[in-house]
Amino acid sequence: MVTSKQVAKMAGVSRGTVDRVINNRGMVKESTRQRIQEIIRRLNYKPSRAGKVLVSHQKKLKIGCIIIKAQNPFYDDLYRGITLKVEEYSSYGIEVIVERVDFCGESQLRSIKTLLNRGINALVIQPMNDPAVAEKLAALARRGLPIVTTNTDIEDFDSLCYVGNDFFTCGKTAANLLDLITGGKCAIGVVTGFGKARSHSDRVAGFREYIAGRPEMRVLAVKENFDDDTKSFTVTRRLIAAHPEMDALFLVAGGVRGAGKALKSFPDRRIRTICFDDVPTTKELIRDGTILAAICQQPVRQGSLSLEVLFEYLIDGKTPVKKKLYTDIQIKLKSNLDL
Amino acid sequence: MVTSKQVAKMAGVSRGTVDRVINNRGMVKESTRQRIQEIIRRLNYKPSRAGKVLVSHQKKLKIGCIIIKAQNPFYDDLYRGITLKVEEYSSYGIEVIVERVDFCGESQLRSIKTLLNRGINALVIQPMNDPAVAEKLAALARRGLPIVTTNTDIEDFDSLCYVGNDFFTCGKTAANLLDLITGGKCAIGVVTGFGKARSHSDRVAGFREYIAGRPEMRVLAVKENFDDDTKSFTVTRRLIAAHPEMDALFLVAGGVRGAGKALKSFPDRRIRTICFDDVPTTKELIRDGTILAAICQQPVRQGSLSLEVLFEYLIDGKTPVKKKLYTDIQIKLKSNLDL
DNA sequence: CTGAAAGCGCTTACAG
DNA sequence: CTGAAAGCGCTTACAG
Repeated sequence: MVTSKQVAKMAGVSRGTVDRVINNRGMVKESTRQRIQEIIRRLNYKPSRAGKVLVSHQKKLKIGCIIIKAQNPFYDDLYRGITLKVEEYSSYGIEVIVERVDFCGESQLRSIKTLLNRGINALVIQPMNDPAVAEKLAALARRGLPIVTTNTDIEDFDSLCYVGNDFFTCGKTAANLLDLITGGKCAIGVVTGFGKARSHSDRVAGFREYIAGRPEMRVLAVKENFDDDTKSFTVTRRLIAAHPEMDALFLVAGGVRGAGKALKSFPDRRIRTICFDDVPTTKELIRDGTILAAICQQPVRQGSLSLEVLFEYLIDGKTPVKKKLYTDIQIKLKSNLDL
Repeated sequence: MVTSKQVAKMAGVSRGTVDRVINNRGMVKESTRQRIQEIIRRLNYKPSRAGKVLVSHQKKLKIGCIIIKAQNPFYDDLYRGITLKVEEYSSYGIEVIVERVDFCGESQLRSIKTLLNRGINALVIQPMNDPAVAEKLAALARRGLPIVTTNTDIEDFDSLCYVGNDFFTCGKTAANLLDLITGGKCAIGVVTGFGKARSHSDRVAGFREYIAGRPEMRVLAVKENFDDDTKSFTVTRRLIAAHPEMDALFLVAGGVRGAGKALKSFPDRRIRTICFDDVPTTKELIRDGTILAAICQQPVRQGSLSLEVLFEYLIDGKTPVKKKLYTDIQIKLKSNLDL
């Protein structure tokens, strides 16, 4: 392996000077800079990650994470993805501080303040769709804090990148799957979470775009359940009762358990149902055949990947290859549910 | 962060002695060993990865990889997963040497010899199902060389672990998907690669197990195409012609392109087809509707994960949590094909 | 059985 | 504009 020592020796300078050139710190005479550059190129010298990491110990780097804590166990998977990396990074001398917050903008603002007080050098956040939060993040980004949005995006500030699903494509995939299952012919009830939550509405939009090309797939109605199982039960029951011709159900967001209960209360109807995210209660409904498939977004991977991006940035100064790092859209059936 | 220096100071010994205790090198008086252990426990001391990695530079660690090179571009994905890690590991001072070999046991034996001569400290291999290879690997494992089998397994020697799919479950998932697509009613033609290749026969077995519970799903015939597109075309054509009632096709292994061509030569038949692995030619067939879905095994991830396992082992001495690290079974439709 | 020193590859002050 | 030294946390000889 080529080291900076060798480069220095070949160039007849000290390692300090090589370091200045590599990291563009300036303070090097142009001619020696060029000479060193040329040697680096010729030897294909790449600084050792291990050396850098070790030095970074002196900076006591800290990464803050703000993850929603709510009824939905989906968030626990995201959290788990983060904790999976905590130990690894601690062995690299990087502290990861995780704050789990309620589903509200103020909690997030409070957590941001707490983390800043603890001196974080980077932030992972699953941001609420709240102007105050967006504004705060924008201000921090301007101050140079690297921020990764995870699972849900806020577009109006300059984050390092977004790690999560492409919700529009998720919706298309749901429609594609339903197309295959129903032979392209079905009357669909749609139960979404919040009509104005971007992630939910994008899924519905993607779904609609796909079926626009399928004349025999039609949407009977779109109802909101506010991600709540009790409401979901009522809404879904009413939807099924109101449309005797309904033979497919698309569950866009949370409240799957409630919808499942509603489905079971119509044992004589054959309603082919698909939903999102394989939380435990959903898995149960897939196992017992109430739901045929769940479309999943790798929440664990989202958590881990968000930290990986910041690690690269803090240690190597590398910016992610894309502004949107989309995780896979996975289709889970009874047979590939437990892996 | 707690360091070995602090532990040493608290115990009133040198870092050398702490090191001996941590790594169970012996040569420490029992009483001081216990004292140090206790302090480690109390402080929850975990050795820094960065420090270890830096020291490992002195050993000039090398990992050898043997990956099949063949007509099938699937193998290129596996290769890519490995090359993705090559640069990262080189920045940690670990050299990764990749040998791409023909589809035959002798080539593999030759590559093993080459890699041993270069002094590898660990091996990733996509092993041929060949007794001579199995024997050689067993001998190396006994000599203490950590070996990871990837993509295909050989069970009769003690590898560190296997990284790849669970082929039986893959087959079940294929049947599950076909069940959904056909409403549980279909006459299926099966075209496999090699009847005696374990990965292929396991998929067929899993498929059969699933449909055993589905009286209206029946297998008309199982034919081999030897992973060859030309043969695949002929075999599939003959299969379709011979069974006018056949309305579903399960492609178990390679030769998908040939089978696709055969399907297109019967434009009046509606044969719902699923297959494995989203190689470029298969993607084309999914886009044009000839094939409805591909079941995929994350080949890129298999390559990367194999190296990760060995990295952990070489640096931290950690053995993988399981003997079989199964990658996800992903179902790809037209809509989630490109991500 | 134990310790002191050197070194892995890098960056960070500091001195000039 | 440049260099020499110290240090990040660990392990490896070597000396005793």
